[in-house]
Amino acid sequence: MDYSIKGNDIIVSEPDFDLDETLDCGQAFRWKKIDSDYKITYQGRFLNDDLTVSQTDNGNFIFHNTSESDFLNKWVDYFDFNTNYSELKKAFSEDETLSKACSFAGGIRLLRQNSWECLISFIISQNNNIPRIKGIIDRLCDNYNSLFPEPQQLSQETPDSLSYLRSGFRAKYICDASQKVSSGETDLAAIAEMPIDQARTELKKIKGVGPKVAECVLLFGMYRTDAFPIDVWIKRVLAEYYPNGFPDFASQYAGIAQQYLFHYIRNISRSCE
DNA sequence: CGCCAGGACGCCC
DNA sequence: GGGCGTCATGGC
Repeated sequence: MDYSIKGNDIIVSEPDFDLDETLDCGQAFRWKKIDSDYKITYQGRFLNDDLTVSQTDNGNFIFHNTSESDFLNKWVDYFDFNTNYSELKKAFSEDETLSKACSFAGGIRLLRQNSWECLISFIISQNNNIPRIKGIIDRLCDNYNSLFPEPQQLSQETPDSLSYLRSGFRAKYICDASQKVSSGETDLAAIAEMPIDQARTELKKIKGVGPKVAECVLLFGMYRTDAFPIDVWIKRVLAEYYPNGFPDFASQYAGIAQQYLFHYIRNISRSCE
């Protein structure tokens, strides 16, 4: 990853990065694609840090109105720029299906998101579709001046007071998660450091957090790349391409492989409709 | 109208 | 420990 400063913007050159694939692939829900003079532009927040980022025709990225220190201290980490995805994909290409998935959507990166935001977001995601997940999270943040509410703030809500979210049966789960996190009964920072099976057990003590949501929180909110969320799409991938199990060589970065496979199978299915 | 969505819970056996 | 109905809501 190379970068340069141009006025108030940071210009970034990074080949293994595509904004659509990374910000609109179902790992994060608060990025909005907006029309602009650039090829692709997204606006969004990482918790409460604003960013407008564009991808131009020549493949470069523009981090708009971003200081060098914010870029280095926040966004380099968030977009995982210190990880070499070329090497990862090279290793993945040993496997035929994974190789296809990487060449199909090789610009996906695993975002290093906030664990609290991920916990609430993926509780909302259960038995739900991406447009509606985004809508619920939008309504939630709109209620807090466009910021993602802190555990302390959300813990004061009840399923009734959250009815404006129209999140259905998930509201009571949001409340339980908020109360456990704000009281310290659930310590997300500690869970992030635990052996993965212990971390899973700890997360699943929250009502509405089962195997899939726990795995998503570990992968997307705690950068546990060995976490492997299995949803309806990945079930199809496993049944169709890996009847004898997922290849061992990729297990340490199975979660990142999962991202390529998820994007691949969803778009293959879509094009067959 | 019915079906499905990046599932989990409660109850059954 | 596995199987199954149920849970809100909205897009299609």
